[in-house]
Amino acid sequence: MIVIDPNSGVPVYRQLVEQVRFLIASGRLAGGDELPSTRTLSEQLGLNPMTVSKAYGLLEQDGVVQRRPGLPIIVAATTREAADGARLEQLRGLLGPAVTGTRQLGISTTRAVAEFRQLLADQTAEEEHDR
Amino acid sequence: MIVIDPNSGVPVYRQLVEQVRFLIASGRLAGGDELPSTRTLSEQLGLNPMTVSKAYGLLEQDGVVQRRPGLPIIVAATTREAADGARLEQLRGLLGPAVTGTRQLGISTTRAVAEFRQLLADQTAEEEHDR
DNA sequence: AAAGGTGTATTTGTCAAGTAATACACCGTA
DNA sequence: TACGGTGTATTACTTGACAAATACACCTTT
Repeated sequence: MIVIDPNSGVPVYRQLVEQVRFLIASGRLAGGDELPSTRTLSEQLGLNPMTVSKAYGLLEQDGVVQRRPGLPIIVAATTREAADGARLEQLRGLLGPAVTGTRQLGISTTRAVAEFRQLLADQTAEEEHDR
Repeated sequence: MIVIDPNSGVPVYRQLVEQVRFLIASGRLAGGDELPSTRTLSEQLGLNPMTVSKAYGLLEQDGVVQRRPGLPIIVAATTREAADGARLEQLRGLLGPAVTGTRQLGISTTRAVAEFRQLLADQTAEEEHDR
């Protein structure tokens, strides 16, 4: 379910964060579901439990996950409306550089939008391919 | 013309590469123009000449710049098509984070694209307003 | 040839990121 | 309370990236 590439240059704990985030966003993990225990997952991937714990910690900071002392970590229950606003805000933040860049590079809105759509499509295709 | 933030987390030499590349892509530096000398620029920014040289080296590997022993470095001559390609490449780089973010946040392609278009429109409006 | 400019190969030092080891605290259930 | 499960605070180690120091080679002009 989770796959790590230790030679990708991307730190392991970051890969974990990304993948869990994606599992949640795509609905494969729902609110209330337990994440794999740090020991289970670390053993399965040949890592140290602390590495997994670090990743889980970051996920908690983002509020996508909930920690309870002594108990498994669960996916945070997400009230749709509240979360939607925050997510759009995050997306706007990520789009900021692209927006100013588009202008400074003298690229037309149509062209830029087309490019964005294309990139999104490409990535979706990759994900399909993984299954 | 070039601004460095030593506390941004992004290594200085990388900031240099990005900014020069952008200056070229946006046409503020044209083919044949000389880059600021390593000593001049490094002094101006409070860096070591080698740091600047490292950045220039990467730019040469990408073919956007030309080195000649003992002489200033110049911007490589480029065809219109190549320049267009480079600009799109820049844009793709800026869009990268937004693309992965869209997926991890579970936002639909349509929604993300709409948001992007909106932001672009907003900015255009601001520019009008500035005049 | 000398001077003052260009860039850089090589070496060195520093420092933070990433990961792992260790040991501990909490929880639920028998 | 004892056990086997959960997560983690703290510490330590390793490694690579980054940046600077040093010294050198090349070019043009005088």
